[in-house]
This record gives sequence, structure tokens and C-alpha cells, in this order.
Amino acid sequence: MASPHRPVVAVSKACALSGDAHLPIYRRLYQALAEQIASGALKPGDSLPAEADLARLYAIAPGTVRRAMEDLAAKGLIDRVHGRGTFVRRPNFDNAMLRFLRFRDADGAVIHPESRIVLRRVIPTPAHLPAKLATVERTVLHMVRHRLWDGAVRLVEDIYLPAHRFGRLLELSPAEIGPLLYPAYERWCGQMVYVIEEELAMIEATDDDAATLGLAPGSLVVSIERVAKDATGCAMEWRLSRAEAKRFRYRVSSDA
Amino acid sequence: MASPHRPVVAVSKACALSGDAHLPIYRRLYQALAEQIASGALKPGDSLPAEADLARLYAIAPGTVRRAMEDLAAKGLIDRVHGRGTFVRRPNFDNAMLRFLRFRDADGAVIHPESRIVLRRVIPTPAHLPAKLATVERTVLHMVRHRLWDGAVRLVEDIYLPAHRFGRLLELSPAEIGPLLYPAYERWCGQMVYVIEEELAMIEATDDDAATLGLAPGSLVVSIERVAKDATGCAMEWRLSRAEAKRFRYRVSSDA
DNA sequence: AAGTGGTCTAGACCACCCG
DNA sequence: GGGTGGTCTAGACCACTTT
Repeated sequence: MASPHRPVVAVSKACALSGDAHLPIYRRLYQALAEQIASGALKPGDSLPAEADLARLYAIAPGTVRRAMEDLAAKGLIDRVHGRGTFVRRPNFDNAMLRFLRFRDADGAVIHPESRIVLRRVIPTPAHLPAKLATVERTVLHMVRHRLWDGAVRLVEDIYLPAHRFGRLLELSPAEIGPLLYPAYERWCGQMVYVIEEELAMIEATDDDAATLGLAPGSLVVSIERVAKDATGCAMEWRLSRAEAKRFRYRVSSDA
Repeated sequence: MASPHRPVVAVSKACALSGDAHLPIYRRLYQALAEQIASGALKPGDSLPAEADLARLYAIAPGTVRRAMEDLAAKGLIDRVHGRGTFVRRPNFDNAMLRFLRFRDADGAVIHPESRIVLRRVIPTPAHLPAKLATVERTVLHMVRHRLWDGAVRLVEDIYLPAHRFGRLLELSPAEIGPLLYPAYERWCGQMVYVIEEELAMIEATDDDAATLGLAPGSLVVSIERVAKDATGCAMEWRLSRAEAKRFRYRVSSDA
């Protein structure tokens, strides 16, 4: 809110918060910081200015800065450490979205698998896809990804994306895409995942999947069908994953 | 402030917040309100006192009350409505809780299974249980429930409950308990489930389970371990369910 | 008009981490 | 000791709903 008596402080440069003026200040500050993180201006591990400094910089109250910081921390974008400071969080599997899918090793410990994209191409939209994915285009981007640990392929994924929003992925090297797709969607395509819906079922492996996963033909695999949606609820990704049933472990909580 | 069941409190005399004195005030207020919800003193739909009234009642600052209310709202225990007030939220079993567990018939349609409680007894607390269930008692209520459709047992459940809070279930007829347990917990024992955590895994069936489910020995079954918690986060039910893997279908959304 | 929650301000003091 | 975030206070004004 426009304070009637703005402090006459000699802050070298009192920045104005851009964005829609009808949004709360803490929300605009959240956006400003989130955009700096998304754009790479603030990189993982970087420290943010202290609350008091941000308050001076934008000429707003410390409590308002605090609200924005707490929201960023709740969303998992930053870490706040008592007595040390505030830091951009390293993207990892603890992200709220990715907490669903877990595999266990012999001791039940969580595993962070290697990612290997084995196919990227644009294909005519399969007939079954428009029911799942919000697209009216005639073509979609199709990717096949393997995820590995202990030197073997443990998970096979078919991923379908609207070609017009995700075509950029075709030009990138695997290293540029990185091991996690959702951060890559955000970084290279400006697409952020807000909601995930999944459905699990046990089915018999296809011959191809059995061969890829190193299983006997007809083995039971868990099939995970996932729809990822953006902030407007628009389905932006459809994904079908298969993995050996016996290795699978899945944890979910109703309180997000 | 005009709620009929709420005793009119003299504003002149402030109440003291119980609980560990080293906890933050907003945390103790959160606990106090969560306990009133969990115990049934505040029932779903009831309105809470206004922020300013709570602040006067406990002789704390409005901002501190607000923090507790925001946390309760984030946890899903209350609804805050701008201009109207704050209300105890009713956990809805149909949409939020039970949407997890689904079985499919031949056409993939959702099934509403029959419920058959085949065992109810009080037993000495098993050694593994205190790690899962918040109980220090030496006995727990153990129930075994079968769920059936198409004339066969499709799901076997072992359910463990603190004996002192759920002993009443021993006296009831199956008809009085009904086909759904959580509404029965609420109706007969005054216990409401607010949070569910589940973990799925694929394991080989025990001989007993295989026989009950009509499967070949050593068939793969899905094992679902569930912890149900009340408004205070206290684990009130521990449940282990098994079902034929091939018939299993599980749906979940990060929306919650 | 009255009452409620939503936003914002401008401080205070404390607990924690580091140099 | 100096800087950081964590907690808490005591108000202000606004937006919304109901009477």
C-alpha cells in the first residue's frame, strides 16, 4: 500500500515492486523473488538479502517482507536458517511434487535414480491423448525416458507434451535438460507444474518393457499414469511409467 | 461469541494457555484449539471466536492469534471466511479420505464393497505397534475386516485402535457400525480422522491371505499400510490391508 | 452500521550462528 | 559482538458479509 509518509531514508535505490498493483505487496514481492530464482539471477545456494534489507530496499514493512519469505519457504523455493540467513533451495526430490514416487533398495532406503532420455520426437497426436492432455494440436512431443540405478533400467516412462509449449526441449542437450524434468520445464519452457494426479495399477509387462527392465515375460509391473497441470488446471503433461512391481514403494499423505 | 454451547467468558479475566511453556504462544493456542476440535467440544460447522475475542480471552496480541488461526487453516482444521468468521471444518470422507482406495471391476468402474468384520478383540499391545500408534496402553483393540464384491473376499484388513478410546466398538452390532469405519468412529467414539498417511508395496501373499483371497500361494498382493490421525496429529488408527495386486487401482492427487 | 478476516506498519526482545 | 531469523506486540486501515 502507498504509505502516506514515505521514509526519507537515503537508500541509494528504493526499488518499486512491479506487477499488478491490486495484488498484495507480499504477493508481489513473492513473485519478484520467485522470478529471480526461476530466471537464474538467484542460483541455488545463493543467499537472499536479510529481511530488514529487503524492507528498506522496497520501502515496505519488515512484517510484509516476512510474509513473502514464509510463503516462499512453504513453497519450497528457499530455506530459512535461524541465525545464518535465507538461501535459494537446491532443487531435489524433496520437492512437494516429486515426493510421490519412491523406490526402495534392499534396505528400504530412498533412491535417486539416474535419468536417461532415449527418445525425443514430434508425432501426430495419438487418438487417446486429447482425453488426457489439454491440446487441440495435431502433433505432440513424445519422449521416452529410462531411470536407472544399480546399473540397470528400473523405470520406463513415456511422456507426452503439447508441441507448441515444449518444442524447445528438442533442441537441448541432455545435460541442459538435467535429471529432473519439471525444473527443466520451468527453466526452458516457462511452464510450472502445480498439481499432479496419479493412478496406479498392476499389469503384466509388455514384451518390450520386460526386456528393457530385465524381467521375465509376463511379469507384473506397476503402471503409473500421471497428469501434471499448471496453475490454471490445464493438463500440460501426460506420462505413463512402468516399473517392476516388487521394487515399488509408494507413500502418500492426505495433508500435503 | 454468541455460540449457544460456549460459556460466556468474562473478558476481564484472561485464560491461561496450558502446555509446555517453552513452546511459542501461537503453537500452544493451535494445540488448544485443535484439541477442542479433536475432543468434540468444537464440532464441525461451529464458529470460533473472532480473532480479537481470542486475543482478549488469552491476553495475547491479535497477531499471535492470527498466526495460530492461519496454521489451523493451512492444516485444514478450520475454514476462514472473509467477513463472516472462522468455522470448524468437517473432514469429508467421500472426497478427501476414501478417494485413495479404489478397486476396479471388469470395466474399470468403481466398486463399493461389502464390509464384514470377522474379528473383534482386545489383545496385548504388539511390540511393533507403539512405533506406529500413539498409545502407551498395554492393550489395543484389534479388528479383522473383510471387504467383498462379486461374492468373494477381495481385501483383508487388520485394524488396531487404542482400547480406551475405541472400546465401545466391541459392544456394537455390525449393523450399528455400518459399512464405513470412520463415520462409525465419529458417531460412536467421538473420534474424527483428519489426516491419513499410506504406504504401498507389493509383496508375496502369506498362506493365510492367499487362502482368504482365493489366490495361489505366493501370489503378489498389494500391501497398504495406513496411519489415521486426529486433529492434533495423534495417530489413532493403524491399518494393514492386503489385496490381489492385479485387481488393484489407486488414485491420488497432489491437490488435496 | 457492525463485525469479521485481510493487509500493513513499526517497532520490541530473544535465540541462534559466525567471526 | 554483530547480524540473522523467530516470536510477539499494538495498533492502523481496508474488504467483505451480514443485520
